[in-house]
Amino acid sequence: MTEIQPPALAVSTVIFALRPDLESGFMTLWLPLVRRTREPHLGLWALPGGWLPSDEEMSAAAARTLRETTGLTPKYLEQLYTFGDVGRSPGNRVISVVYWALVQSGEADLAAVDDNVQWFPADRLPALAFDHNQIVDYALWRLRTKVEYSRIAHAFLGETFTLAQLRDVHEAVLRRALDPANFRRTIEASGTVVDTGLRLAGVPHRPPRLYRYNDLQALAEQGPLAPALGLNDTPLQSTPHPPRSTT
Amino acid sequence: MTEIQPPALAVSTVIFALRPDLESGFMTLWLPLVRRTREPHLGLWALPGGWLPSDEEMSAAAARTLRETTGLTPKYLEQLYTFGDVGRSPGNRVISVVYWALVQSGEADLAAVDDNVQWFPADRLPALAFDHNQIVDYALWRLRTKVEYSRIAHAFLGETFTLAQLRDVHEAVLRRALDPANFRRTIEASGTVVDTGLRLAGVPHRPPRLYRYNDLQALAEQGPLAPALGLNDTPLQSTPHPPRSTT
DNA sequence: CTACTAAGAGTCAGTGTGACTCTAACGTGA
DNA sequence: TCACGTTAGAGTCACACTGACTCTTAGTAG
Repeated sequence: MTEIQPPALAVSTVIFALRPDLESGFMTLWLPLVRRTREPHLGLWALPGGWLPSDEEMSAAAARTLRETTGLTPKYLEQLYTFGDVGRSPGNRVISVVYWALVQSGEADLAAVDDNVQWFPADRLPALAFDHNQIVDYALWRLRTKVEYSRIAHAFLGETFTLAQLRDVHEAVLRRALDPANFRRTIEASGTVVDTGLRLAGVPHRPPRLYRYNDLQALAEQGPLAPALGLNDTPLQSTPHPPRSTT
Repeated sequence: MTEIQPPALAVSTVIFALRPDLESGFMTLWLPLVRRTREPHLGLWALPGGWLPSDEEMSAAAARTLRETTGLTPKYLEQLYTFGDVGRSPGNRVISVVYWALVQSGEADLAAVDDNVQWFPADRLPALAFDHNQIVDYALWRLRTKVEYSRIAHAFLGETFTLAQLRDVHEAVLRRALDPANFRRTIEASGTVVDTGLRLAGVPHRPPRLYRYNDLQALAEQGPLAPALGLNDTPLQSTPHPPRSTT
């Protein structure tokens, strides 16, 4: 007899990083996947995640499972969507609250890679477990649309960066070349970026300025209940869009 | 001893309708709330919703609980966000997958209203149960931003409508007057609306044209996994953004 | 010191939008 | 029946934004 069980709650994360693509020579989007070590879908690649403990915040669970399996710490983490179709997982009903994360390119190389954790180019994925292919497609769509109206590209970069680096990020995400002069004009007008006064030396051309991200401007773009400045209670940059419930 | 229980899964919905506001004389956003008939927060107003049955799709559960409590059938239903902070509900952990819905103005008047179900103006709400005030704020923000880039305003209207009616909807949602000529130009250029050839007769002025909504155009605005045309498996207009998992 | 390359400023034309004007077409009331 | 009031709907103008492009600046590499 099949006992009626309540739906189980899982948290998964789509993690994006920029890495050089050997085939195209350009930077492209990659994401780390973990191999399933149990049924269902044993052996298939899947998004990192796990069951939600009763006493852990969902975003914290996303950050933790992501760190445990890949060793990464995201610079950006936001809830994507909750997937819970009845037939999406064999056996008991599973509801997955899915987050998406951006990690710095430099750190991506430090990520643990073994037989069970591996990076894949975002647009050349194998068949994944469950409905994870659709989840990744949706996350990709969100990233690409959001990078145009919001300013999240800096999450792929370090503390300071040149406009050329920032443009490279946009080009990689949007998969098209951007005019350097126009890109500069748009970014400077948006006020999301601040000149540090420093310049990047040692390059075989005119040395570019180094910019820093402007936190204040960024928060104005978010929803009404974006986390207040300096009150982040999570170690990471905290989720932006989502409201936060007061206890 | 408190036994460790897994988090419980609830589905709630923020329902919006346009109704005339006696105070301002204009149309404004209203939403139906239900009075809690049990602890916690007994007696407080709350969003309609309920526990998620194991064998029911989340969007179907949202539509059902909404119908059972208010008698309404939404023209638009989309997942909003999943709220699951540890302290948001006294007692056991509760994860709420929240949807938001738009209902036609005409139908809103038919909604069941009794001692335990009542309409409230969206920006003059009482203190609600749990974190439902924040949830409504977030839903309002989503509605107001989405009405500008997507074309969902028609969900408040009937099958055919005049541009003045559509403009009234936008004005009520955005809370500011819009230039009739410019509004016409923008809407016509967007292609989201089709001239039926009919005109609204009996008005004491020049009779306005009646328009119909253009489904094809609308779907292009949605995400990559928007439901295919004519394949809606739900009685309602189906959720747009969210992907759908194949079994 | 010259060539090369990328940084960064500036120009120009096409497009979208807010503010505004003007004409068309109905019902209403004298 | 005919001027009048009112809204529908077309059209105009100025300004802001953006893509394509040019030009100057400032470094390294030979």
